[in-house]
Amino acid sequence: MIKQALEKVISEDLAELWKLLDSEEKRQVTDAFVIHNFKKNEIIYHENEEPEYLWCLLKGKVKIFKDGIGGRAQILRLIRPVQYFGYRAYFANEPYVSSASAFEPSTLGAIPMELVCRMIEKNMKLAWFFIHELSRNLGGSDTKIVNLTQKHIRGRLAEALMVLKDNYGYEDDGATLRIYMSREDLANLSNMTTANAIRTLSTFAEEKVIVLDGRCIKILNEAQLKRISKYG
Amino acid sequence: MIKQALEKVISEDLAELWKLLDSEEKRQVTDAFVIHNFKKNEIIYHENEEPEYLWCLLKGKVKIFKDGIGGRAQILRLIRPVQYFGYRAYFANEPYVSSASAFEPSTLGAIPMELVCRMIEKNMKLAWFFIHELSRNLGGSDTKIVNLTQKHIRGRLAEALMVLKDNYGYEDDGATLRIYMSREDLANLSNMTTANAIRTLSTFAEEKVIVLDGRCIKILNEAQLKRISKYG
DNA sequence: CTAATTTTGTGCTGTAAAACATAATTTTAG
DNA sequence: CTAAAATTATGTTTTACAGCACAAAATTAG
Repeated sequence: MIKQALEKVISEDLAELWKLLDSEEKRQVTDAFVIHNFKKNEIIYHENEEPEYLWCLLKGKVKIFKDGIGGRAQILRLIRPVQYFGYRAYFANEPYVSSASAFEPSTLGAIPMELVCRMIEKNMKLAWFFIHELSRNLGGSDTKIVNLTQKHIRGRLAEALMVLKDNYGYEDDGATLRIYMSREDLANLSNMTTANAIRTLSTFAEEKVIVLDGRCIKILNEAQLKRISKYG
Repeated sequence: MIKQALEKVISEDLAELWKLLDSEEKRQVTDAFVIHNFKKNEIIYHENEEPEYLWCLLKGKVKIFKDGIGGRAQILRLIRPVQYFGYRAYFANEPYVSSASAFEPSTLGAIPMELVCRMIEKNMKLAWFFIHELSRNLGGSDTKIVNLTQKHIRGRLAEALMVLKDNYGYEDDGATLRIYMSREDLANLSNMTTANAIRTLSTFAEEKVIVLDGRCIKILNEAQLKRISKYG
């Protein structure tokens, strides 16, 4: 993808951040922007590395995750186009505490954080953008702590399915989740073993709450799923 | 406590934020600042309420927590003087997702968030202060998600004891934790039932890793506690 | 100071979810 | 196209931890 095409993609999209910039700032970003293509499951950055770029997802799907005990990972956040990530550690002046990888073949842009910071200094709107994003993410993480530690398996899985719907939406049929992830990823999103994710998913299918077809998950009864997420 | 005294307290302390302000800004804050005293266990703000103030802890200890399922709370963060809290929800433009209460009799200042935002607009350093704080907290919450979901009881409790040490430090003996919290609070910090917190604490005492005397907890072997926290 | 209430401490029991095992199916690689 | 590897599926066993019960001790209230 060449830069002209990129400019088109960004400006056509609802790239929130982009709209906050004046033409000189846009030029600076366009000059510094480097496009990267990642294959399925390819690592974008890894825990403990030093952060350097603001990553911008243009196409594809990305997961932010943290490796835990005994090779069990926890998915912390899901990214869709056009969203930004990878900046927290730089702002905190820490190495990354989590890793990022592509769920599917994805196109990303990398902007040096050093440039981002210089632009923040000059553009208060940009500062507000990050304050707002960080605040929302922090609220999300705090809520996740309680959901993942206190809900039972059924509740956690139902919640995970609703998170997938909120992030990636439905296909044109208005029911099939627009993401095809492995059972292992689904387990890592809802803090359980792969076997339990598979088992519980089967139970939901038996209960006619969802329909399974390979990696396709069709939500039959969203209200019931929300109920399970809340009480079950 | 009257305003003159307050100004003295703040300026003498290492109040990070205060140092970022010019004299006109300091005057504005001093004028808007309202002192509140809270009794032990008194609620400062409650989940679902609309945020309004930046809270500044001048004296005492405060916990940020979230009520979960079946009356089981999770402590998310601990506050010590002079730290700021209560701003996240306002920045995110959401109601509070967590509550705050005083561990012990505490003195706090409330500054209208509306003023804080106006000051951020004029003072980039203030914006950076919040970007930095939010970023650090988000990293902490993400790490906590994995610790609380994947570590076993012993690991979680050992971790909680180290968190207490990092936040409130030791008494002059260099070993006794400078906070006296109920077993229930300790359980709510480490995601377990009160009975299990008591039991596991007794085991640590048997193993000579700590010494218990009522609510006093003396750390005998910090290295061992760190090892338990890491490997469980 | 005494009674009432809350907190702490321990044992016993039940169960949710992990661990393990083993096919069946699907995907990937040569 | 076929073999190897990975993923999905399901049954069985084990265990970490919650739930419950009940003293003992400490704190609070009248």
